[in-house]
Amino acid sequence: MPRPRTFDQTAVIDAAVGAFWQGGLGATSVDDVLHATGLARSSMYSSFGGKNDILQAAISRYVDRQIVELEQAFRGRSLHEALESIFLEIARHNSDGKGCLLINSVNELRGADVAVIQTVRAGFARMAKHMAELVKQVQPHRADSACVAAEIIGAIAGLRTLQKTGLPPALVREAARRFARNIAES
Amino acid sequence: MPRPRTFDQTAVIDAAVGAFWQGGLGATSVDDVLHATGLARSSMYSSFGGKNDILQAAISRYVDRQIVELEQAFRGRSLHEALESIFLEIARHNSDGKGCLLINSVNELRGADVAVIQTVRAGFARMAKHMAELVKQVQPHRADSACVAAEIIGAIAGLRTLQKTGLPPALVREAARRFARNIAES
DNA sequence: GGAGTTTTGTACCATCGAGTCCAAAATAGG
DNA sequence: CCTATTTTGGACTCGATGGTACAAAACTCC
Repeated sequence: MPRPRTFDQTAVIDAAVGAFWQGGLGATSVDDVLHATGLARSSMYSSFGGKNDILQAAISRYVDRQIVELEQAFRGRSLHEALESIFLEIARHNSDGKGCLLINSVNELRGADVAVIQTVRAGFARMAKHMAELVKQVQPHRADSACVAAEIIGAIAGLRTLQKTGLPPALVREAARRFARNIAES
Repeated sequence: MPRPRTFDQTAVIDAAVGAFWQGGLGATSVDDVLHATGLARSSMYSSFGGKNDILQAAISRYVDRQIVELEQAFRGRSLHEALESIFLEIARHNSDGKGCLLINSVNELRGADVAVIQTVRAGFARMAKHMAELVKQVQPHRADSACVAAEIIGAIAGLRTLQKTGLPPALVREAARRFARNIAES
């Protein structure tokens, strides 16, 4: 008897990812998300809850997608090739300025809702776990894959920040190349 | 004839640095800054201008102080020693969660005032220039000191982000050690 | 001590953001 | 076709925030 929902849940979350990715956690208002998703205020609040809830859904979904991309970057490549591919890809997009939603989020966590903080941290934990597995898979002899994974994530975060500093793109690109070489060779 | 200012300009800016550092660029309200500095609304607006103006003053002042600390960290040390000192110092403070004001700021720049963006970027340019000079001073044979400087700043930014991810502190510390070793040896 | 100028405290305004409420619309089953 | 149930749209509340206005206080110079 109930009137069915007229929108696609995952499509809405994907649109929300776009909105938060573009505008940032704090600066993106519920109205912005509403406009991006196309649904009405009431539908949003009745289907998801408050802003924090859709934010968490968006972050989780982003991490899912990101992990898929991560595994693709490692497929059939050496560690050095994979890292150089990932790092240079980051260094290339220097104009869009969106960066990585997860990294942007962790840098805007101060004073945020506890549940949101936990969602973001859980996202990083998942990323680190998958990264460590991929490292171990590509270089089975390593006993310190977890440390290398942390180092890689740190390098990615560093490059994404470097990207926003306005330093010459050539410098950022060279830093990316060095990070890839240093980590793979260490 | 004019009534003189009863507050110390630089002390006020230092207090503002503390407020923005603690609370973040966007989340810190003018009232927060007022409370931290102790002066009244009118004094703030008549002496500095709007929120963006005091924000810029705070960022510039923070960079000044940070550059002094940077030079201290390099004094009488090898590159590897200096980097390990800086990186491990960052990795140690994992509970305060304040990070670095400049890096926090660059991650909150989306949609910000153009003048603020320029101030932040100018801060990074100054940091990069000083870092390159220090590298060149410690390892005169290097021709690529600017690249190494960018790499170091990237590593610092990465570590500061890593710090906020909730990953195990031991992992962050190990990543710091690796960054120092990799960069110094490359 | 007085006058003129500047600071300072407070009240105020306009705007915007999150979240709520309620009536109208839409749909499945009888 | 009618009813029960749910979604949908929009109006609304309430608080916070950046910024302004203005009168009272404070200080220097004459």
